[in-house]
Amino acid sequence: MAVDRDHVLRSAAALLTRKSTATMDEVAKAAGISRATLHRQFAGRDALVRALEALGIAECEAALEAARPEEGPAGDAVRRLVAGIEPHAPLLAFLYSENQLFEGEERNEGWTRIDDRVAALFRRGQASGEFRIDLTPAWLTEALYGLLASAAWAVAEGSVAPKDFTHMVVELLLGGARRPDTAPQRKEP
Amino acid sequence: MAVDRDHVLRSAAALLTRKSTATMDEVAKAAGISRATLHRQFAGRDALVRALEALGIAECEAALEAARPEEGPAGDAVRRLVAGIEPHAPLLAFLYSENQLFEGEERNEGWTRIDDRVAALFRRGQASGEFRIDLTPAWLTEALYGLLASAAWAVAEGSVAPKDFTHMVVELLLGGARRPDTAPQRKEP
DNA sequence: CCAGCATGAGACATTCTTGTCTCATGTGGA
DNA sequence: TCCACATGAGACAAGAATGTCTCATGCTGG
Repeated sequence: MAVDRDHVLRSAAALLTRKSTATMDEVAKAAGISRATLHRQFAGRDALVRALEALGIAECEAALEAARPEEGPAGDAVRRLVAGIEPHAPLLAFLYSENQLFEGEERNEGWTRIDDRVAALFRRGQASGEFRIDLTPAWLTEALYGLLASAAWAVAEGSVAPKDFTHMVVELLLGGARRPDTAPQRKEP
Repeated sequence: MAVDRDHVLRSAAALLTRKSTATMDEVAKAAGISRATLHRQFAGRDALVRALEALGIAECEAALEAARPEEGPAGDAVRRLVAGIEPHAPLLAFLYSENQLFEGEERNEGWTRIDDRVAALFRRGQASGEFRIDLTPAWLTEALYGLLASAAWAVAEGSVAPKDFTHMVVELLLGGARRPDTAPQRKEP
């Protein structure tokens, strides 16, 4: 009977998100299998991380697909995208920090595809006049990833309630901390 | 002649920011000293990271002090704070990702002090009506760290120009991506 | 000038992780 | 029932990083 590869990947993601230096043995135990079996499935730690990366890319692309980024107001599309990514945010947070280790090596082209589509969404919002143009699409894309990772970590820490995840990320990303349309209450002397 | 401890720390910070898994030998070479001397200064890798953490805390507190967070509009104080932290953002980014390794262990209380002061700044902005109140101070604080780390990484990658660092972080954090389509907001010259 | 001291270089043991192998087991399908 | 195959358990060696030690060297202050 073949090992449930998907279950192994998700266990590994959950563990590595909490402890990025976990041993292959710890990963195996977390998945409820032996180190030997884990090694039969994934040739090594590197292969495991690559598989997790592929999983993260697939989930991001699925969320991107489901969010219909070309449809309706860009702001609404961003909200749909964040809401769709939310369940996978912990894995994304792990991959985001792990990305720094890919310094010299080639970056998986899947990320480039995702980057391009997300940046295109922000660019569309700028073209339609919905988003400001002094923040570059590349930066908005990067900031989205950073906020997703921060929020995932904050939820894991308990400083943000899980149900507030999407609201916190979307509202900060789109609206910012400054109070919007209310009358300016400046108390100038 | 005693080794320039500050120089060693800064070299280590620069290297570890790029390659967080760098060996003690690599750290020593980057600082231009031998592994033996490095080990005489810092009892081990752990001690080195702790020293870097202390350095980051000191720099954050200095920036916090210089930003005068109790003075003037909260938005301006946030801008001063980000501008002051900018030079240390790479080190902060490294410590931010390294923080995840402190899972079980006690967290340096310096971070708590900084968190409290930053959160107090956001809370002050909320109390004065300058900031919206549906985003909690804890989340705004966390998001600030995340954006600083993202921006530092984006600058290192080359996708954001160094001179845009403060503007990108502050404008996204305070104003968000959405275009302020209401009244034209006043900007002091 | 000379003694002391910090440094650089390197050897060494230890520990940890990994990759590989073997073997017993037990379970499902022919 | 019986066989094939996947699994679990564990042994084993290789490699890497670390911590510790020794020794020679070169500089500096007395």
